[in-house]
Amino acid sequence: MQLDLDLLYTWGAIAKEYKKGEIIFDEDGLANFYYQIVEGCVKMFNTNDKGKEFTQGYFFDGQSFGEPPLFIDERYPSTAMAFQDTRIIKLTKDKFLKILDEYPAIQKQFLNLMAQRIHSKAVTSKDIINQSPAFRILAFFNTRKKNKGGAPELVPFTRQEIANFTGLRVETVIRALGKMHVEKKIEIKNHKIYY
Amino acid sequence: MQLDLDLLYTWGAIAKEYKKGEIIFDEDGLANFYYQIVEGCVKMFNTNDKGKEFTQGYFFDGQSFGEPPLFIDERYPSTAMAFQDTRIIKLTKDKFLKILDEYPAIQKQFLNLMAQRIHSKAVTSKDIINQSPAFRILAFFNTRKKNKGGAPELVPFTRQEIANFTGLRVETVIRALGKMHVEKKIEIKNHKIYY
DNA sequence: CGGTTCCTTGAGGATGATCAACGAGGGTGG
DNA sequence: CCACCCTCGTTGATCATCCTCAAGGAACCG
Repeated sequence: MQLDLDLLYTWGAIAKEYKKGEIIFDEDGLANFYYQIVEGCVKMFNTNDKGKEFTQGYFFDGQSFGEPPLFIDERYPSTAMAFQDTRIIKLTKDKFLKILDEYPAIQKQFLNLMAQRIHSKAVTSKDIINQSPAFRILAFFNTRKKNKGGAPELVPFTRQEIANFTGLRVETVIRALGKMHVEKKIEIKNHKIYY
Repeated sequence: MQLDLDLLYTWGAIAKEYKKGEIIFDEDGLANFYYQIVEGCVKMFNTNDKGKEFTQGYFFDGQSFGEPPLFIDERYPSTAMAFQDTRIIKLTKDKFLKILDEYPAIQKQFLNLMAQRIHSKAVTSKDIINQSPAFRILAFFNTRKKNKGGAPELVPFTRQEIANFTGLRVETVIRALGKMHVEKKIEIKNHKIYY
């Protein structure tokens, strides 16, 4: 899902650069803007009392994120952070909602987007809860591989990030990856993971 | 979210009774209908290879369920089962989508509903993953208590159901509940839980 | 009263978390 | 080019927690 940049600018949107690691919005913060990535990558995550992180998802070029609270008057359930240097275009909540009212076709696209998100969250939950480390890791790899069954591709995540997404610890991920390599479920060359 | 019954019947919807335990649709099945509960309760869940169940959610009187796949041409990520004897009204996918096209106000309501669902799934994930049994259980209780902070209410779920929702085992739930009782986080009278 | 479902307890085991070191690689500045 | 730093990866030992298995007990209902 991606709104036309000209349209956004016409409605008064502004672009902003976020450095890698910079926070875009905070868990429990009020939702005042629609955000769309022009270029870069954003991570949404939670942190528990013991400081352990859980990654809710990643968003890339052209994708919007953090929309649900705009529709339902809730606070953000997670924190959003620039995962790399990222250029984001933002529009105020009320103008965004006006665009939706004005263009039913766009509203429909967002409906589809929300449906897509629910679907993938349901799949992610079921893949993480009640499952072995290897299963969780493979599920994670699968969600971000387009051409399933194709040649193994480099997995562009650190072991720590894999851990954060799967709810495991780094060491557990490393040991699981080792076993998966032996079982030929993945490739590891020079510390790099291919799947 | 709930569509007007007259409207549904006008468009050719039909009502159907499901006995407790009856399957309404299966994980990986095609999505051909819009479902709305007239009276009763429906549980959505997954089962892993070892037969362990994970409850994705419960739906009650007046609520619709299983909509996302209708919008995005995906299969059901979970199974839906009547949790009690339940009367459900169903409408074919194409007619449902036509209603949305015809009534932008309804489309908007569904957009809000989907946003609500994403929000609660995000909250549920963060509450379950990386947390202690007691924390998970309390989070579960909180999601289904309207008047937070009010007098303790009877929790209408068996320990097995609590386990299924929190990704724990029955025995773990029982032991955690015992400890929570001692710590006065919950009430237990005659095996019944109050929170 | 008998059957069914749900709850409870204990013992033992498996698994992932934790803690503590250390190794490898890549980039930077002297 | 080398020394340094910083991030990321790795390993082993130990621990805590939750799961598993097995056996009964309690509550409820026809």
